[in-house]
Amino acid sequence: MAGAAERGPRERMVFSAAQLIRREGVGATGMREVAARAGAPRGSLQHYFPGGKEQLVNEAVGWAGRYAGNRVARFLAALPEPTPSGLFAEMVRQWTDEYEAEGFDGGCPVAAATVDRARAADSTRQAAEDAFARWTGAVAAALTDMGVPGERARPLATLMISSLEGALLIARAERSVRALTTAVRELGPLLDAAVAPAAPGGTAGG
Amino acid sequence: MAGAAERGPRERMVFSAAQLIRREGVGATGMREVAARAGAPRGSLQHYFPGGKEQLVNEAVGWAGRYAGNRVARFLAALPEPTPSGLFAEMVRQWTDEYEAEGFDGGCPVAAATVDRARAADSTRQAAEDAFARWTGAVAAALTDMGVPGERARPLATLMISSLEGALLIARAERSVRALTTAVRELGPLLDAAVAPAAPGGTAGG
DNA sequence: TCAGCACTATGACGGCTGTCATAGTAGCGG
DNA sequence: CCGCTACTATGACAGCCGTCATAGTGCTGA
Repeated sequence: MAGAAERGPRERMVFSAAQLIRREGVGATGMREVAARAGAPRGSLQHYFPGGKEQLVNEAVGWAGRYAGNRVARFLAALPEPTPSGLFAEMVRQWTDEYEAEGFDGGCPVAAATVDRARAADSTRQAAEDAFARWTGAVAAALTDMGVPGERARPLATLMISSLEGALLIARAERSVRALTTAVRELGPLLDAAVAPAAPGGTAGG
Repeated sequence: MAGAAERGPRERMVFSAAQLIRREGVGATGMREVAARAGAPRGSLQHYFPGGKEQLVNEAVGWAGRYAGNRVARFLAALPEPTPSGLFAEMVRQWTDEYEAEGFDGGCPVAAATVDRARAADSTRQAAEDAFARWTGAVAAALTDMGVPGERARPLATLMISSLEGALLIARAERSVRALTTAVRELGPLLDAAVAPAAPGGTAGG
């Protein structure tokens, strides 16, 4: 997750909150440190986020959801010939690149918020739901553009994101990208098989 | 995750720690509450867990890994005719049953420990790695017993667990079992296709 | 009876948390 | 100069945290 040249201090705080959350979890992320890392004064916290930590966390999660959704479109544009497996490989590669370059410290902030706050703060749970929905929607739209039938697009997008999120957990625990590359390799053919209605042979039913 | 009649107070504390962690996350789980929910005296904490919270969390994660591994064998025995998709469906059903009966408060304690402590406490990260390894090993062994070629068993087991873990996150965020049932439906055929070396036709390339 | 051990009981400590209260500064229109 | 608004700056607060120190209980064995 890049983004060094954020606009105002408010945006920088949301961004640094997301960064901290995905590394340390929500509970271990302190407001004071969020402000410090953003180069923002501590007093601005209560000014920009009168709803307190809950609001800050929710906005960080929303930011992550928007970021993930936007990345999908960019991946699509970068692919020479767009295929579902190619898109998935790009989504995963973003993570393997980070892990190999910077180590396995970071995870997905939406996952962290879900694990830490889904039960305690319903507004945060809702923010996570929205983030997943936006992300899934972007992936499903991309699949549809590639020729995946409309009814299959959303389930497959959900499967892609599920597998990615789970593989991220395992990768962090193992300090290895194995689970991530495994997901790409095993899921790729399944994804591409959903494209063609005019393929030679084709899968029965439907 | 059942287990009401635990033996001693020590085991009860480990169990209640796992329960609390999977609901609230590691950070929001307090030692005092762990003891209280276990019906154990607070003073026993420093007696049984001189390594402090870190040790308690690690043992809770280890317990969860053993539990998940053991469940696999029991699922296998319960299936009339064992198939990979049947095993996966059973693994997922354990969660959908819980969610429909008790709500979406709980997640996987190994996932929670990874998100909250993978960076801060390496011994906990290691415990999570071991838990995933044990779980994956059990699933891979089951797949092998079903006729899945040895080289494919572990990748597929990893994919199953990745998808399950990710779908759990989405399910909690959405308060819906949709992502879980989607994973079963979409992944099932892929898993079963890995069984037969003597299937009619078969997939090319290999 | 006394030691020795496993376990329990309780109070205190320092540290960090999120939040609030209060005051201060900068820029702007008039 | 004023007032007004946006933002900053600190200090204090109560609360919870994990941990430690210390003492107490009850059983075992000699």
